[in-house]
Amino acid sequence: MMYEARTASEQTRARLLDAAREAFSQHGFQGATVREICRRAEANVAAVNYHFGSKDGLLAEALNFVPLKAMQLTNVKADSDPEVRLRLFIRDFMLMLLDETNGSLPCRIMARELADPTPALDKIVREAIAPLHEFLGKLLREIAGEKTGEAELCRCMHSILGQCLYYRHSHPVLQRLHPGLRYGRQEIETIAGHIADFSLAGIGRISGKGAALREAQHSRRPGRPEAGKTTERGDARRKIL
Amino acid sequence: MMYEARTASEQTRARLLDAAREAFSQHGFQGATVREICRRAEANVAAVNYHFGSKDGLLAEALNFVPLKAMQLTNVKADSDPEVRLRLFIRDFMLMLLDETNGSLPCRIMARELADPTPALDKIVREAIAPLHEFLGKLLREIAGEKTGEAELCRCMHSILGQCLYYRHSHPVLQRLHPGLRYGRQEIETIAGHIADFSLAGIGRISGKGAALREAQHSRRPGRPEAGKTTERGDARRKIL
DNA sequence: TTGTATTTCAAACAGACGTTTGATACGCTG
DNA sequence: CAGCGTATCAAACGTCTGTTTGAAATACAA
Repeated sequence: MMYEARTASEQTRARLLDAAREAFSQHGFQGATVREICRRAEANVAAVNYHFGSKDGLLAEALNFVPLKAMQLTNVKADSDPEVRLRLFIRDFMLMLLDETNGSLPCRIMARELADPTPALDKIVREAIAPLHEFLGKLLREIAGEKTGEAELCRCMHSILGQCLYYRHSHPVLQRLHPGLRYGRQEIETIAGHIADFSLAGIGRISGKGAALREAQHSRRPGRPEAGKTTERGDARRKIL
Repeated sequence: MMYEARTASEQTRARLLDAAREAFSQHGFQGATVREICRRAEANVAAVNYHFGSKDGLLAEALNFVPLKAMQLTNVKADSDPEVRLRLFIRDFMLMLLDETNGSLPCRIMARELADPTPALDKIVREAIAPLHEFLGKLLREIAGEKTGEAELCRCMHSILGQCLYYRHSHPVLQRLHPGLRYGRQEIETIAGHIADFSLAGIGRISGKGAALREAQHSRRPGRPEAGKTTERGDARRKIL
């Protein structure tokens, strides 16, 4: 895949890794069986344990986040306008998650394994998610400005990642609700554009008039004695009850 | 749970259902074992098959979306302002997904099973997700107005649901990134408030100047011959390359 | 070619899984 | 109390899982 495997052993390794990425991204770590992976790789059942020690070891080696990091590097150098770079990031990330032709299987495995911990989750967090959060955090800081609180910025990050991951995560359900749904290049770009528009508006409100708005809301009920430590908001219901 | 079980058999059934909801929401359908459920319910291993026919049957009966529907009903009657009702919806939905004290286990099971199809996914889609989409669709239509396209409105819905589900879905990862994270009542209300603010701003941009903005952008490159059928946007990169 | 190390293979292993069985204990009606 | 249907139980069933084994095949150096 990445380079020509010269010896027969290296070819077997490569075939196993490809088959494993395919199977893990489709059925999850638990759902994918060693036997099916070996069948797809045209290798013996014992091959996984011979080459990778165990199923866990196979997963660990199948995870390759180089494309994800490369995407972040090219993004930094792409444009000086942080809003444009956010649009690019969302677009590239969605292509990795959804595009059938050049989708990054490790990213899909990552998306699958977010929910239920796998022996490899620590590696995923360390090598993929933590750097991704750092990258996206800096980018959002440029857009939102220095006055926005760290917690609010973090929640904006979650809003963006949540929107992106939703389309991969809920794909089986969306397919049942809208039969005939398929993610072509065109649809993915449309979705990415929507998420970017939606999120830039959201960041604008949170970073712009956010603090002022909240202040005004609080002062409408001036007798409030600062109940919790981190009140911030969350009193939408009380306002109308 | 819902009413006092009178006979011993009904008590066993109720204990099995409670234990199943707990186990399924924690480990997923595949991950939860019949043996562990029966151990938690202090029942024999054969009890599941005696009372529910199979593990699948147990899942089907464990799913109970009455609280979810009740939430939608009370929401409709709560206020006339659709923006306030969206705030309430997000708040109540997040409490169902995250609050330890009165969280709705069936909703968490639903969130878990979105990704990989289960024998019960059809029931989940029919009884929970489809009605939820219909409810939220109508609510967003009130907010966005009649001029917003159906596809754009649908994407707004996905943006909101994606943000909400992210916190449940990615909880294991977020916990590793931010040790000591816990979702108390206060934090959940803060998060729900953020998602509401963020989303209302997003809807405002999409429904308001969305069409006009897009029109202006297209007319900047007037020689474009309407390439695809549903172009809409997705040309963020081409703009700068 | 011979010898040695590496790689593949069919077969079997031990354990966990959902499910079934037949006997036993229980609760109720007559 | 006797009788009967229901509910529970320990034990086993068959299947699937990841993994191990020892022999066979292959590749490569002397």
